[in-house]
Amino acid sequence: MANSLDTIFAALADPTRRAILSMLLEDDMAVTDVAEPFEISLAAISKHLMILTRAGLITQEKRGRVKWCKLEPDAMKNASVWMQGFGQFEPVNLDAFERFLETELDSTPE
Amino acid sequence: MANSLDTIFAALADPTRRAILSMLLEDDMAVTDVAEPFEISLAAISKHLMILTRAGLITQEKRGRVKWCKLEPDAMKNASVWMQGFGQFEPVNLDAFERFLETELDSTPE
DNA sequence: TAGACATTCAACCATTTGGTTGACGATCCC
DNA sequence: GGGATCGTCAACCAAATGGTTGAATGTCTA
Repeated sequence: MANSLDTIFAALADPTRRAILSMLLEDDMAVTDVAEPFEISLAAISKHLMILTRAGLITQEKRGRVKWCKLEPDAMKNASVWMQGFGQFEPVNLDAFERFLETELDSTPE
Repeated sequence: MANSLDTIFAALADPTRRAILSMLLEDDMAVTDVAEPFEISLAAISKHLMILTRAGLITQEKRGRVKWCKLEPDAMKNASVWMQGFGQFEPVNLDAFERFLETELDSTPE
């Protein structure tokens, strides 16, 4: 099953894959462009993208010789809801929301 | 680093460990009692508990010969907040965010 | 004090993971 | 057509993961 918590959480456990998701937050990207900022091989990136695809976190569409990667944030919903079941996270937490703001500013530059 | 997204998400990627967390949602438990519903060895459960502990998702306190496991749901906060950065999907935290803004404007630390 | 109980340690094993390299099938464009 | 570009495949490798068993450590209790 594509959206199982197993595959979602496993996909999110790798920092390279999380970085890829953050990049895709800005815009759809070709595989080569996704790979550009990383120091690992294109084949390794291709594998990461396959894992993200199997988890449902992205979709890939081939147009010509270029394969475009598109974020599918709804795939995180199940995992997010599962986690919500544990908190009751203290209603106001400065640390958490500061980090929230940081990542927001990181991922949406003007 | 205890509360890194790496260790949190990796810990959550295993169904046995997620089941353990759900059990601890009800009450603190001894290691033996945690292991009871599973078919794997006690040593395997002990390893899972160590992984959950290193991720900060539980704490363990030894009283006599019994080691009690306690859920620490706040450890999921970082991960939850990170995921919130991708959606739009949970209205819950938006409310919390608004409350956060209110209290922050009220008390203006620094 | 002896035994039972609670838990971890240590060694081991099979499988998965994240990476590499080189070859390959498409596709674009001159 | 032919060369450059895009991306995956296949084979391989080292390290991590999730499990096992048996011995060891600590603690309670009869």
